[in-house]
Amino acid sequence: MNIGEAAKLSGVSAKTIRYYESISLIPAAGRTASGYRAYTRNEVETLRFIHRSRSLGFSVEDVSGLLELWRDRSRASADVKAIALNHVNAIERKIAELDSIRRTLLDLTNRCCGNDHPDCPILAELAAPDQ
Amino acid sequence: MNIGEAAKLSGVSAKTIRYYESISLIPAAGRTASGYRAYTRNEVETLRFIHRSRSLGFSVEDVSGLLELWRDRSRASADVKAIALNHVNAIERKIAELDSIRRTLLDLTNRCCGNDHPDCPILAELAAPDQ
DNA sequence: GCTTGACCTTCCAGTGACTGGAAGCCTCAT
DNA sequence: ATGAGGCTTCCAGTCACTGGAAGGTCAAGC
Repeated sequence: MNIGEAAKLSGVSAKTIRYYESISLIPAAGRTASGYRAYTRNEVETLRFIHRSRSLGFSVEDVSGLLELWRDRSRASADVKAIALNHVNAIERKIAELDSIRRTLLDLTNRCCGNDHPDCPILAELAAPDQ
Repeated sequence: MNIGEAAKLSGVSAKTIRYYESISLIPAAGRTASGYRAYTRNEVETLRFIHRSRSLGFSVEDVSGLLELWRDRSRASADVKAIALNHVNAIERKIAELDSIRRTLLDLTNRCCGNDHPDCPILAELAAPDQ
């Protein structure tokens, strides 16, 4: 099938499929006589695997590792779990950081009356020298 | 003062200060006879304002707007509050997204025994066609 | 047989917000 | 005078795409 159908079936855009090929995340696809890329159902499955992995926030490098393990029938599930737990860890750190920012901002916005007067604790705090 | 000291006092690296100048987030600094950038305490305060805003996750574009309001003595605090609340909103959406991913991943990792056997529900789920 | 429109190709550039590094000038203390 | 460290500009790289230009291909309809 052509790249457009592979894109539709896998959820990865044609543009992005070509990009994945260019960075060797996937091997170069076969070509028709006229030079169009041709995809098999198998390759579409790989693309879908990539799509799901990316949508769970794995980096392309992580995905590369996951793909390798996926294809390796003699893998140890511990290796997969390690990648996933590492990622969970990074996500939890990110959430904590965002939540801290959120609390700070909510505190500031609550103290700002938000009318047509210029007095604003938000700007005051942003301008404050480190105390 | 030179850019190095301005960097130290503001928390913004010299490299980044030059970058901010190049994108016109800040006006071009004055120069000494030999071509070094020269900063006043006022400019360092602006840099600190920027640094604090960025560390609260505001985009450079947001910061540009905040700087304008900061300098505008006749601003309405409502305008500042709007930018901040918008940002809180974006953060909350991001947190929700990350938390959903986190829950999915934890579910998967809990189901993966993580030993030297190849069976792995994580890979199985990533490979699963949409059900 | 020709046109039209949808598809495909490659290649280059841009995104955001920096960061690294090379090559070369300036300043100051010894 | 020399050496260390700071400053300058400019180019390239990061991450994961995305947009767009210029041109080739394919299938359907007239």
